[in-house]
Amino acid sequence: MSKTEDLTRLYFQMFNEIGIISQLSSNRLERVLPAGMSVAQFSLLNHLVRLGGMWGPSRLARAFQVTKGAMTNTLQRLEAQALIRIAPDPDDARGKLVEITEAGRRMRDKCVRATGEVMADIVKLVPADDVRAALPLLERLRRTLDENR
Amino acid sequence: MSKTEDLTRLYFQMFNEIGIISQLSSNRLERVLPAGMSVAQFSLLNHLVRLGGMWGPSRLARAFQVTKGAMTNTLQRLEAQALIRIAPDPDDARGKLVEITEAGRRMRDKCVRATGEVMADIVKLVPADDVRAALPLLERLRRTLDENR
DNA sequence: TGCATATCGTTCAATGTTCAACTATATAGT
DNA sequence: ACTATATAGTTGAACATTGAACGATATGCA
Repeated sequence: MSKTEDLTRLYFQMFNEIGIISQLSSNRLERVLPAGMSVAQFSLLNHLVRLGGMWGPSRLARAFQVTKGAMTNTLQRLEAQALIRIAPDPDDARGKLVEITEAGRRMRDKCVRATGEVMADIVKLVPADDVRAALPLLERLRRTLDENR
Repeated sequence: MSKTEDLTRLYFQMFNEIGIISQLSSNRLERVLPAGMSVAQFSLLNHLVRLGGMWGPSRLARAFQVTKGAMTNTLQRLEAQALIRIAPDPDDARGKLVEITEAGRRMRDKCVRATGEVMADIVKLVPADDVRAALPLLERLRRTLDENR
């Protein structure tokens, strides 16, 4: 067995673990989230609260590394629940601007509390130092994949 | 800001990176795979070649951490392309047994070659030592999530 | 000014996933 | 032997995602 094959297998295994973790974790979180809230929707509300201000759908799509189509979908679901407000961009007739509403803030807080308990469980079982140690690799991997898209 | 909040944020960030990597990587691989082959299908063929023997759909679903419904779907697509053969389990009238075909082996080899090039790119940009270092955490995380499902 | 090209956001078909319901068969306990 | 419960596999609805096509508007350049 060649060295390249070994390496390929190693990376495959990593991607495999990552894929499974991704599914299990969003699944797990989704189950404790208030009805009708997905992880994607929660993340978006969180983003708006933490970074503040108005964001165009395109910019949000880039920030979350999803297609514009996916973002349109998420935004429509959030707007339907009155958790965000979408207004035309006064400086660009093509664009729109997204803003969180008061109800959105309340919903976001509710989600933070709900997921907090799940997270606390995981924190107990997976050492924080390991997470801190692995984060740089993950970021690098994400950036690498993104740049060579 | 409390310590718990910091920790929660740290883990959230990790899950976020993992989610994005998962999407970008399967996306990237899917694009070089032969038409009609998904990463899930390729992984299944790979599994059958590497571990050999006959596997029931249920067992496969558990091995890949996916619901039985998802596995049914994957198997049907592979069988439609004659890459696997599905026979009733002689020892259990409820069960079935899955086996790879010759065409399946050829397709698997083709996929290995196709994805090998993409992998080689990534190997160049992401240090193997980092991957080796992070794997134990990923495995632990996966097991933790799986056990507390 | 006018034209070529890029970007904004939406829509639609295809795919893959979960969950829950369902049928059929196995297994364990009484 | 019966019955209750568990397991195998399929199905269908609901959802999120991609990719491609589209109309509308911006931008850069001759």
